[in-house]
Amino acid sequence: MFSLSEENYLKAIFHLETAYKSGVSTNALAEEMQTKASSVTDMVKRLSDKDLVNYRKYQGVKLSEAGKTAAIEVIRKHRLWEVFLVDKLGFNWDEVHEVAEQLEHIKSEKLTNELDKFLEYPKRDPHGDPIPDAQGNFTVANQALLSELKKGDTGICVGVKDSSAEFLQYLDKNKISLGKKIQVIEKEDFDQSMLIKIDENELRISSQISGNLYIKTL
Amino acid sequence: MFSLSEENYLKAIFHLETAYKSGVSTNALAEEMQTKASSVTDMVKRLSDKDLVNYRKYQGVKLSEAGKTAAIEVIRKHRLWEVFLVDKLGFNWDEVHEVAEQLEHIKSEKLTNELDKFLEYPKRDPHGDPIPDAQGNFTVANQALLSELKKGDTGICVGVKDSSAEFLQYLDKNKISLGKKIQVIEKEDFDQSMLIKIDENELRISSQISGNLYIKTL
DNA sequence: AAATAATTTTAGACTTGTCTAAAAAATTGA
DNA sequence: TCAATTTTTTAGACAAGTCTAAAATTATTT
Repeated sequence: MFSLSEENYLKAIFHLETAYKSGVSTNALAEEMQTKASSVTDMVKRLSDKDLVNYRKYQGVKLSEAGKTAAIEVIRKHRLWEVFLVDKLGFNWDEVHEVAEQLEHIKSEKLTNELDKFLEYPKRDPHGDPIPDAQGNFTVANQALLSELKKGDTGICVGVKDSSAEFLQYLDKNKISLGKKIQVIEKEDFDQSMLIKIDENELRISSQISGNLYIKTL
Repeated sequence: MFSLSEENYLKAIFHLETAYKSGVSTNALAEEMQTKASSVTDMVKRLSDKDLVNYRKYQGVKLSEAGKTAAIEVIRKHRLWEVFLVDKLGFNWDEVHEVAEQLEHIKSEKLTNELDKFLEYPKRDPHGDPIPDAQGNFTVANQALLSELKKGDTGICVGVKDSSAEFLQYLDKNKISLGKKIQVIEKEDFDQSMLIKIDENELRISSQISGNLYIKTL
């Protein structure tokens, strides 16, 4: 089994790998982990000794197959617990992250799988992120960022890219939630801001908003 | 907040205090914590520095009020999670301990209290142990060990003293569970073994069994 | 009340994970 | 291309929590 720190590093590397295809840099990982580059180098060496990552000095780090499996397991647990907190305990979607960060490290295969069953095998967490199944398979829907849509396009809101409490509270305040239908009425060339139609209401949103909302196009 | 190790020590001291009224000895604590006496001395000093325990060299250790509050909070979480695992996820009562040992350290007051509500404020865990409420109050029922009963006495099984998987599996095998009515048919003077009536069946049990079953007398 | 035994504490070392400061390597740019 | 800058690694230190071996204290026994 892996330590809490090891699991957090694996998870962070997994998340960064989409942006750093050729290897996650030490500084990027230090930023993500809120720690110093020297600490990252130390840990990455230990992970490499355990064959959880492939690491070459100065060249960045990539997950091995074993490392990826471990990272996905942590992510699966994190997202299942988020569903539990929202659906069963009445947490708001902007309150679950911290607690799920702790719960994701609980080690019990039976617990994870029984929780999955209890929640009726949810496909996505409260922020719309896909939940890997027990075999580690993601169902990555063909989705786009709202900012990529053109005037006249319509779609269903299926997830958020930024899941900070601040952003989620903005969405709550403006009655934007997963499952809602959104149509692009206008798109401003100058700053990429948009006028969108949601629930028969029109709303003007900045590119920071549209760049953090995932949409399933119709 | 307290570290995982600190919380485990506080919990262990709390449990041992009932047997060691005048102070928990270093060796007893080492045994309970599955560690060495020297490690216990080190930790107890640290807990004393934080005013979680009262400690005098060679004289054993007692919880302070702050320490007791912290210990009870951990026990509350442990027992609530046990109820969750059995009632909601279908765990057997002999499978919950290890997982609850991990879950009891999750830090979120909201989580604990919402879980309590979700479980409809249970009074006892699956082994019959009382669950402290949010204010730390136990409802300690007036209960006796089955071994203390005399021939002819009757009572309801309300808890177990030993909650090892082995003992719980023995009880399962012999159809002894919480809520069952038990009558003492005979008690052997020589070895304190008993013939008991449960569910219209008669069963002979040793003193090791009767000494680990809590009974509410009628 | 000594002497022996048992318990408890101290001293020093080790591991994990972190840090700072300095050195080494890689990248950038005139 | 080679000097300046940025990134990354190394070296050495620290805190938490544990260990072994030895010393100190308390308890027991004769």
